[in-house]
Amino acid sequence: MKKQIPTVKGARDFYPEQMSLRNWLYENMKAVSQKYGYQEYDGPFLETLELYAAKSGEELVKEQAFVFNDRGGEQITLRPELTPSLARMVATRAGQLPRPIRWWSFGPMWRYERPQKGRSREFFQWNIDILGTDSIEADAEIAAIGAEFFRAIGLTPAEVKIQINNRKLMSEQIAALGVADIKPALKLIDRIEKLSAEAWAQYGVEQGFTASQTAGLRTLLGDKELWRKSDELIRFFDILDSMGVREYFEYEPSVVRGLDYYTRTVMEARDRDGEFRAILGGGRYDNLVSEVGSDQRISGVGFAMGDMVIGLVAAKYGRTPTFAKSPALVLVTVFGPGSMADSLRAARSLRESGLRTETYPEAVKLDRQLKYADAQGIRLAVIIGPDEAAAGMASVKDLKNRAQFSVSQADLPAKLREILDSPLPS
RNA sequence: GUGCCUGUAGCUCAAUAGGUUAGAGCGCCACACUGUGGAUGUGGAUGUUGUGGGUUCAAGUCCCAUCAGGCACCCCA
Repeated sequence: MKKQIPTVKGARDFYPEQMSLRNWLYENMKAVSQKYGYQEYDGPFLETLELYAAKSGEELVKEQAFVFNDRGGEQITLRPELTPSLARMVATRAGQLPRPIRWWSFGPMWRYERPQKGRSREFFQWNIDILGTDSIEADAEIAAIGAEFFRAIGLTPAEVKIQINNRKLMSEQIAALGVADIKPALKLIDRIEKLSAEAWAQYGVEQGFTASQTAGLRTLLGDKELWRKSDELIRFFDILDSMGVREYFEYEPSVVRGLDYYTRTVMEARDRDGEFRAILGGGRYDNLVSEVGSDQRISGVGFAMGDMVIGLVAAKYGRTPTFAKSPALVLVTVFGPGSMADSLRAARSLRESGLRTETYPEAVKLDRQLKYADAQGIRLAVIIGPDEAAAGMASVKDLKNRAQFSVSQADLPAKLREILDSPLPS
């Protein structure tokens, strides 16, 4: 084999099998989004660095974005996330969009990270957001859509969960401990499950917290009933109940999320076994739209789900669909060089009747052609040899139940459709 | 960006303590069947052992570098 040029690190080839998985995710995302009335949109893949500068968090921009200079010397960024683009798009038309704005998207994002399981440098991400309303019903609707998606692809509450917290609640609680600056506290919270109790307390002290403050934080983070102190969360869980998805959710005080722009509700979905990293992450952002150029204050809430982790989780539980190799339902075989025209004509009439049809491109031995049909999962094979041609007939073989019969070429499309429409005896 | 682990045919893996032309299963192709698929049988192709150096009489096996993947950190979808 000749020397091969490898793919760019962290970029993936999508062979038909992977492509069908990606499309399956896309179709389910689309279906659930539309079920709730969300409109599809997309932003540019290329953005200015400026868009992300003060909004997404230092790390994401400085360390993890693909940034390069274009020929004019402008700093261009391959989008590492979609929310800032969304915020700009909404800000641009702030005056003319009817509210609430319900939008969703599925497209590629890039982050310059070390690839690991469930994490690559080029990945696809579902984003769904509702903007222009502060109501907690909007937060709950977004969360419910996440749960509905899991349900749609067959993931049960025993397999996945969506953890909820509220940054406003946490800020109040943290302030009550006498902590002035919230940001480092959120960072400390984010780390609690990764460090031992001692290491975590030590880390807290290093970050400038007193021993009693870290102890207070630990108590806070162990309090699964903390949500009862937040009117927003009480209502939030009530609404989920009415929406019929409550069993997917639980309150988790240690979930605070990394992005700087989240202000209140935050959410994060995980598999119950804790085997994979977060399936989705999101929350409410009250100030982002005005920060990217709107005079009006437009708040929003949404989440993002990457294609990799959900793919791994779905595969683990056997919920990914079986891969259909060929979209064709019919293969028209070619008996010999002289019968090519007959086969092409038959295929044409089948296609014109709406049946997805392949032809075999060479007049090779029949068994090879049937073997091909079988390997491709094509159910019906049409054979037009000299005998059939002379009588204006065609032989049809149903590879699924080995049945074979003959039919006039004129009736072929109707007959094949009839077979495909009738239920299979199992 | 840091540390650790791994890297052999398309896939999953073998190859005594470094020792003759690197093997198997699955898959692939051909034939058995000159008008008929999934099974079976027979035969066949495929690897510069990730890449580049080095040590050695001899390297898939040891050393170094590099690339890629995985794990932890970081961060996050």
